[in-house]
Amino acid sequence: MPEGHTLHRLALDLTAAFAGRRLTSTSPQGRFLASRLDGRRFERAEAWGKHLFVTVADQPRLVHVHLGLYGGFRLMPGTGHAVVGQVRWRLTASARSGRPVTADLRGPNVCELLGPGEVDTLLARLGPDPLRPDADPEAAWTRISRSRTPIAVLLLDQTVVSGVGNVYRAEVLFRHGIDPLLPGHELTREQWTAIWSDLVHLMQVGVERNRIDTVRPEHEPEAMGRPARADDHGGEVYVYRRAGAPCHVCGTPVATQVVAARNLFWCPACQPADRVAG
DNA sequence: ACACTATGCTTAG
DNA sequence: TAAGCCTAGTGTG
Repeated sequence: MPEGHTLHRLALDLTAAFAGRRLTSTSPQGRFLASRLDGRRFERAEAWGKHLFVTVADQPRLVHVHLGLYGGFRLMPGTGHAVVGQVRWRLTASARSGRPVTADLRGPNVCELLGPGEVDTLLARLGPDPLRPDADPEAAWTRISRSRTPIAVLLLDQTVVSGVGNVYRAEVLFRHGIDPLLPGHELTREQWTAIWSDLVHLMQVGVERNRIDTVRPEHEPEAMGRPARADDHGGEVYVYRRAGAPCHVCGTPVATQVVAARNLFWCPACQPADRVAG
């Protein structure tokens, strides 16, 4: 599940559930030094791209979480739940401070304590995040406009843009009719501006709904005479993981190709490779 | 039961 | 370019 919208939503949910409350912090699996946070007060959770940071009172270091490909946080009402599977970090707040709640972290790529300086170093490497109001898309344009790398690859490079994953990149390129293999420097500034503002919009919708929905109203199943059923990614998309299936707009089979070790999906008719640049 | 896949990223070679 | 991380869901037998 984890593209940037997942982490921002998680930051909101964790903050809503735990802010200001005294924690119990454990690592049932034993691979995180959770005891350093035990008994302290949760301050807030914040997301930058696909990274999540948790700050705790009287602990100058921050918890840095990266979910990787299959990590996930699960929030559950109540405490004292049986531990199921490998729980890296379990956070609870008791009825003494509000609703009893438990958060279990499983399968993360990273769950570690970082000093503020280390956090700054990490953040300095991230490109602008469409979900952060202070993000500067111009920084990304500087990189893109000078690069011969395909735009589809640049969109997944977290030092160019942060928070975009395989679903959003496929979907945003479809929505703008852009060939995913187009070299960055052949993209026009207008195209980049449109992509950026659409990412801001799509990812905000993603945070609100906690899933990825990218299909415009006029292409929704009701409008197109096809079954109204969300796919197994939770939302409704144009091309992601729809290889061979008919394009929702023109009916052409969706194409797929492994590019830079990631599956890429696009509609060869709606996103033609023979477009004249500029 | 086992095999395979995945919305990510790092490190080694 | 490939392996590793090591969860969870799906498909196959």
